Amino acid sequence: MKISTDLAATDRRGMLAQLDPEQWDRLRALCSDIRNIPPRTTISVAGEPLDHSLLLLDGIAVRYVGSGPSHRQMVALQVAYDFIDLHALPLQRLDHDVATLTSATLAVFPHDALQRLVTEDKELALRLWRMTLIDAAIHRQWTYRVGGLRALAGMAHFFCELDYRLVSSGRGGEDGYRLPLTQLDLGDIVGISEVHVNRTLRQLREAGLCTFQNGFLQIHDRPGLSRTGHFDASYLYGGDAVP
Amino acid sequence: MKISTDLAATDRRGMLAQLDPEQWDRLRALCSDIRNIPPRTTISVAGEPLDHSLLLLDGIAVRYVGSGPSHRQMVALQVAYDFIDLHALPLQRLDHDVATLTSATLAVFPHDALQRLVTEDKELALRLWRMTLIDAAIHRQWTYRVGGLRALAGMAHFFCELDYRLVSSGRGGEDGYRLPLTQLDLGDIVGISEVHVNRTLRQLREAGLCTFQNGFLQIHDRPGLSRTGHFDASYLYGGDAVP
DNA sequence: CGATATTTTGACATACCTCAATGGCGGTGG
DNA sequence: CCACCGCCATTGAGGTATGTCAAAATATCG
Repeated sequence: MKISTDLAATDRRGMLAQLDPEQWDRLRALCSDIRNIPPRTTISVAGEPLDHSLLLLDGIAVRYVGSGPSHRQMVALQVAYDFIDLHALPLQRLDHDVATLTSATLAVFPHDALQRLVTEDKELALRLWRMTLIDAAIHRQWTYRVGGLRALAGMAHFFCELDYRLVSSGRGGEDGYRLPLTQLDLGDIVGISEVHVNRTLRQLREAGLCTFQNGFLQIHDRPGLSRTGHFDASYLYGGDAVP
Repeated sequence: MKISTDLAATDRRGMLAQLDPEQWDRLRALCSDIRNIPPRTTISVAGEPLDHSLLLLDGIAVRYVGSGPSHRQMVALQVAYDFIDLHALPLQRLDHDVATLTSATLAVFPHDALQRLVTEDKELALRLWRMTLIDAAIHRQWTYRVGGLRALAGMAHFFCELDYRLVSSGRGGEDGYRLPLTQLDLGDIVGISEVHVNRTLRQLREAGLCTFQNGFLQIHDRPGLSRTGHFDASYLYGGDAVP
């Protein structure tokens, strides 16, 4: 009872805005469970076969590659209403690890049920495909950010992307958003060391662009931050569009 | 006549190995044209609506982001039997530019015909979805390579990935493969400057791992190169698997 | 053969990393 | 309430990887 109530209560924000109301109705009927996961918990590891996919309802999750000697690199960050690992449906296993950063609420969708639904409902299948492709577009932008931008621009770019996506998912605010990451986490995202994160954040602060403090990012100058990060939101395909 | 003959003649190698023979038969029937494109030619640019997708039959094509002040960053490199922009089918437009590096042969698939086929043939639709997801897995690995690895390791990683994919597509060889890129191109891929590419290539050569010369990469020590690049091919999902 | 692109090398500048120390801040147990 | 501890943020100093500029050497192509 509680399960379907919970999912019904969530309106289709963020990435789920890709779906029609009826499509969302059909999809959420398949939810088998809702789980609360503590912060800093590994959800799934690379290589293991998966029989379900997870929709993030609240909190922040990350996907990352490389736990060995080379410092781990985050390859994706998921926010509310993102499917974390929908690509495991056609692929059956993951090529990366998934973990929560904050405490998180997850909706579980068994693959056999999903499989049946996408076979019946072609239009929904296409929308789900599309959602995974927007994920891929974000991947491309991350490659650009870590490979083509310097630390300052890269950090700004990341903050801009997340601002855009969080506003769209109802977690953003006028002057910024809650972002309970450590500076080490930010380093794994931008591809720089913890110490250099600190210096970069100071630069952004002293430039009057934004302040990252106490798990909150305060944006002072959106256009300036956007410019510094060479950020252009069109790669989000309105999938995380601000209405 | 010539068109279908050409496509029939190509066996299902590389990424196309994802398809059954019958699926490939149904798909290739939709090919409306085969085009030969000269090297260094822009095929499509970000933002423009697309009514077709392209299958690369021969040559090398790249996708890249950022043409402005920040140096452009390549986000994908496509080899024979790769769909270059299949994601344009659900997304309708691209978030990046596409260009040839070498002269290339392309098979054109109109979106309206593709759309009809994936609506009828659910299994094929799933396979195509899967192909775009392997693309996404490669994107993640590129983010890892560019953000998590140093120049030497990154270059080695790239060479390993391409080795794997080219062998799978029938373009690879025992001792290496043809790779007609300039050192500037390599820089755009690995995220380093042209000059540093040169230094890095020398390091790889002097370490006895590989030699890049005259548009050919000669691999002297595959295991060593793999180790240097922290390369693990499992993210390719056998999609580009060596048989 | 000249003209142009590409590779190679050197010298220097700088972005970033690593190591190390310090300080803040929230818990936890006495 | 205080002492202590562990995690995180901050700062400094010095090292290294990489970028930039410029020139020479070499390949490529008409």
